[in-house]
Amino acid sequence: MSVRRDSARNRALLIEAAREVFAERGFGATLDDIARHAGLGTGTAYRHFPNKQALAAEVLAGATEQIAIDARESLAIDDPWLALVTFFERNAERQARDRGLYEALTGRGDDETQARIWPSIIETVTALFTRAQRAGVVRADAAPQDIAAIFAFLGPAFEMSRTVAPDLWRRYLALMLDGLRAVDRPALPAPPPPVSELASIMKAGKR
Amino acid sequence: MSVRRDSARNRALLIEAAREVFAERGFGATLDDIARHAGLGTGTAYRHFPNKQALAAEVLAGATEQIAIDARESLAIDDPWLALVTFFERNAERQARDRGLYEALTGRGDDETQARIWPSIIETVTALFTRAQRAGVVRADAAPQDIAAIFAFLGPAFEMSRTVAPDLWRRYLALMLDGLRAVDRPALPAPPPPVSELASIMKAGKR
DNA sequence: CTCGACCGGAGATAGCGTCTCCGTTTAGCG
DNA sequence: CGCTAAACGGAGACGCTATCTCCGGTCGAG
Repeated sequence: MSVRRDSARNRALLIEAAREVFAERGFGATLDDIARHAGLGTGTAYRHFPNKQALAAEVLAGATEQIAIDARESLAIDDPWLALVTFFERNAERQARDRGLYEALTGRGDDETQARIWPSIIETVTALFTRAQRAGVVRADAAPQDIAAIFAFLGPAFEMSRTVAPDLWRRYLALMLDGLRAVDRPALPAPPPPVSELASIMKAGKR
Repeated sequence: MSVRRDSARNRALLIEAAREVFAERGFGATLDDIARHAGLGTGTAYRHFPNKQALAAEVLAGATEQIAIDARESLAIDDPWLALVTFFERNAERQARDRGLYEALTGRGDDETQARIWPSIIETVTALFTRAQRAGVVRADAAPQDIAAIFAFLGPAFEMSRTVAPDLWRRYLALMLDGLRAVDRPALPAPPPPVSELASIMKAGKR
C-alpha cells in the first residue's frame, strides 16, 4: 500500500500552516496552535512530526540557506557600499517578514543546520565588509562583528514594524548604517567584541 | 509594643536583596530567589510585601525619578550636542547596570508611577532634541521619537555588555548617535513613528 | 466490503512561579 | 527570667501553560 492521500495532504497543510504561524508569532506558538490553524487535530500534528523542533527545522531549511545566497549575490555587486547595504536590506526584509527566521538566527545558533551554514555566511560577510572598509566607505574603527550586532539591534525595530508601521525598520537600519559609515567622527569608545563571541552577540537579540 | 527589631531589619534586607537581584537578573527573578539571597524564608518575603510588584515598586521608586532629573541636568549643559549625548550616556549607564530598570522603562509603562513621570521626561527630552536639531548637529529628518527607539535598540547592547564586555554598549550607543548626527546623508527611507505610539516603541525593547 | 492506517481532541504529564499554612523560634514587656 | 504575641521558615498547595499521548471513531485503498 502506498501513502494514503489524506495523510500526504495533511502533512503539506501542516508545513504550510507552520510557515505562516511561525512567521507571524515566532516559535512561541504551540504545535496545537499550528494544528488548529491547519484545520487539523493535535494528534495529527504529532504523528507527522515528533515535536516542534522537527517541524521548525523543516520550515527553516530553505530560509537559512537563502541568507548565504543573499550574501554571495551582494558580493557580486560592484559598488562596495551598495553591496553591503543590499545585504543588510535583503536579510532584514526577510527577518521583518518572518519572526521565526529572526528567532532562529538570533535565539540559538546551536542547531546543526545553523552550524553548517554559518561559517560560509561569516566568510562572505567579512569579505563584503572589509572591501567596503578598504574603499573608505565604512569607518576605520568598525569591525565585521559589528554587523552581527546591528542585526541583533534590529530585533526591537522589527517588533516596532509589526505594531506601529510595517516599514519602520528601514528607517532605523538606515540610521545605523549611517553610523557605520561615519568616517569623520571620533573613534568609537570601546573596542569591537572578539570574533569568538559571535554567538553571544547574536543571542543578545533573543526574544 | 513597637515594631520588632528583627522585622525591621529583615524588611531592609529584603529591599537590599531585591535591589541586587532585580539589577542582575531582571524582574524574571522570583520572590523566592530574593528571599534566599537575603538569607530569609519565602514566607518572610510575602509577609513584608504582598507580591513581587510591590517590592519592585519600592525598589524602583527613586530610580525612575532620577531619569527625569538627568534629563533636566543635561538640558543645563550649553553645548546642544554634548547635552544630548550626556543624557543618553547617563541613562544608558544606569540601565546597563540595572537590568530591572531597563525592563521597567521598556517592558510596560502602565504603572501609575511611570505614567506620572513620563510626561515630564518626554517634555525635557523633546526640548533637548529640538535644540540640537535647530543647532544643526542632529539630522533634519530625525524626530524626538527616535530617541525612544534608540533606547529600545540598546536592550540587546546591554545584554552583550553583560555577557561579552561591560563597556560594549558605549560602542554601539556611539554608533547610533553618529547615525543620528549624520546631517549630510540621504533622507531616512521611512517617516518617524507617530508620537502616539511612544509606548509601543518602548515596549519593542521588552525582554 | 473489510481492514488497517489515520484522524481528532480530551486530558495525562511535566515544569514553573506564586503564594499560603502552620509548627517553630524569638523579641521584648512585665 | 518567664510568657506571649509577633515573626520566621520552607514545604507544598495551587494555578497556569505547554508538550505530548491515548483510544474510540473515521475513512481511504485494495
